[in-house]
Amino acid sequence: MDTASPERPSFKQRQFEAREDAILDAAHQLIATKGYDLTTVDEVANAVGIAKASLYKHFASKEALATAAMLRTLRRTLAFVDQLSPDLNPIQSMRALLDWALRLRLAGGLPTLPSGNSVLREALSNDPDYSAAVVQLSGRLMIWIHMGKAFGLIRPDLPDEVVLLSLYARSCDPTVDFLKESGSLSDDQIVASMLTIYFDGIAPQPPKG
Amino acid sequence: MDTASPERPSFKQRQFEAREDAILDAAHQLIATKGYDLTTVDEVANAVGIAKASLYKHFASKEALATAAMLRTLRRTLAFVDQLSPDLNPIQSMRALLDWALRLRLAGGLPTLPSGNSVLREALSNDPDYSAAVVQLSGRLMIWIHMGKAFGLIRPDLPDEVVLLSLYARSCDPTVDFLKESGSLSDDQIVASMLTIYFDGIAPQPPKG
DNA sequence: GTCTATACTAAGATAGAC
DNA sequence: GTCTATCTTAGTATAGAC
Repeated sequence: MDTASPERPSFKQRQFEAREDAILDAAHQLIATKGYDLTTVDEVANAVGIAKASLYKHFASKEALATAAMLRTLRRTLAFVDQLSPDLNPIQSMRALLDWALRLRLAGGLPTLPSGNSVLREALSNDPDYSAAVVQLSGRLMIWIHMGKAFGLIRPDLPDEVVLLSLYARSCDPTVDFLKESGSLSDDQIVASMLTIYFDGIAPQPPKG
Repeated sequence: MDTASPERPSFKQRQFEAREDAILDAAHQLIATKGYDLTTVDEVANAVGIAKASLYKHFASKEALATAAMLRTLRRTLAFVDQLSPDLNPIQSMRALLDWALRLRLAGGLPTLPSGNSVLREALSNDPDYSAAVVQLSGRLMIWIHMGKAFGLIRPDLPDEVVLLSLYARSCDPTVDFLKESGSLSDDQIVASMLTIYFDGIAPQPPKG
C-alpha cells in the first residue's frame, strides 16, 4: 500500500515540511499578536492541532521555534529587497521596503526584529543563521543609505547607523499597535503616517525656494 | 525609650517611606536594564538588601511593584513638563522633553511607557492611577501639538495621534539601546540623532528659498 | 515589618507506548 | 513521528517565628 520508491523521495518528507511550515505559521501568528513571552508552546501546538511533544520533534526548544519563525520572516524580507526594481532610487527603495513591512505587520505579521529587551533578542543574537541574515540585510540597506547620501537624498549629518536602525525600529514601532487599537485611522493612513514620520519627521514641508 | 508622641508621627513612617523608595529605585534600575520579564523579585530584594517577604509587605505583587516604579517616572515626567518655561514655543518644549527623557534613559532610567506587548503593558493599562497620569500627560502634550500646528511648526497633514504616539515611542525606541551598545556614538550624539529623527526625519534640509 | 523556610503554579521539556 | 502522561524548574507568593 503506497510503497514509496526511492525515485520518489518526497511524500513523507513533503508532509514533514508542510507540517513544519504550519507550525511556523502558527508560532508566527501568536508571537506577532501576543509577543514571545506571553505565547506558550501549548498554545502553538493547539493552534496547529498537534501535541506538544510532536512539536518538540520539529524544534528543540521554544527559543529555536521563535528563532526559526523570525529567520523565515527575515529571509522573506531579504527576498523582497532583492526583487525590487533596480530602477528605483535609494529613497524609493526604502519607502517600498518600509511600506511592505508595515503592511505585513498590520496583517498580523512579525517585524524583522523584536522590539524590547526580551529573552528572544538574546536568543536571536546567539543564533548564527539569524545574525548572518541580519548582516546580509543590513549590508543591502547600507548601500542604499550611502547612495542616498551621495545623491543628496539623506541628511549627511545623520550617522548611517542611525538611519539604518531607525528604519528597523519603524517596522516594529509600538505606535503602529496603538494606532491600530485606537481604530481612528485606516491601515493605509497608518502606513502613510509612519512613512512620513520616518522620512520627513513632524516638521512642516518648508516652502520650496 | 523613645516613646513616640502623636505630635511626631514621623520617624518610623519616614523610615518606611525611605525603604519603599529604595525598593522602587532598585526595581526601576533592574527593569530598565533587563526588562520586566527578566527581572525577578529575588533580584530586586537582593539589590535592596532585604528579604523577599519584606518586599511583599510593601508591594502586593511584582506587577504592583513595576507599576509603582513606572508611575513614579510618569509623575516625574509630568513635573518636568509643568516646570518648563511658558516662554518656549511648542516645538522647543517638545524638544526639551524628549531631550530630558532620552538622557534619563541613557543614564539607566525607565521610559515613561513600556515598549513591546508585555504582561507589564497589560498591568499598566489596568491601573487607574497610571492610566490617569497618562491621560494627564497626553493632555498637556496635545496642547503643544495643537499650538504647534496653529503656528505652522508641525505638519498639518499628520494626525495629532501620530505626533503624540511617536513622541512617546521615541523615548523608548530600541534604536537608543543599539546605539548605546555599539559604542560608536556619544550620549550627546545619540540624543541629537534621535531629536533629528523625530523632528526632521532623514530627509535633507531643503535649501531655504 | 523583618526574617527563613516553604507552598504553589505555570510552562518548558521529556518518557515511553504505539 | 505522534500521542498521553509525567517530570522539572524557576519564580511568584505566603506561613509563621521573632
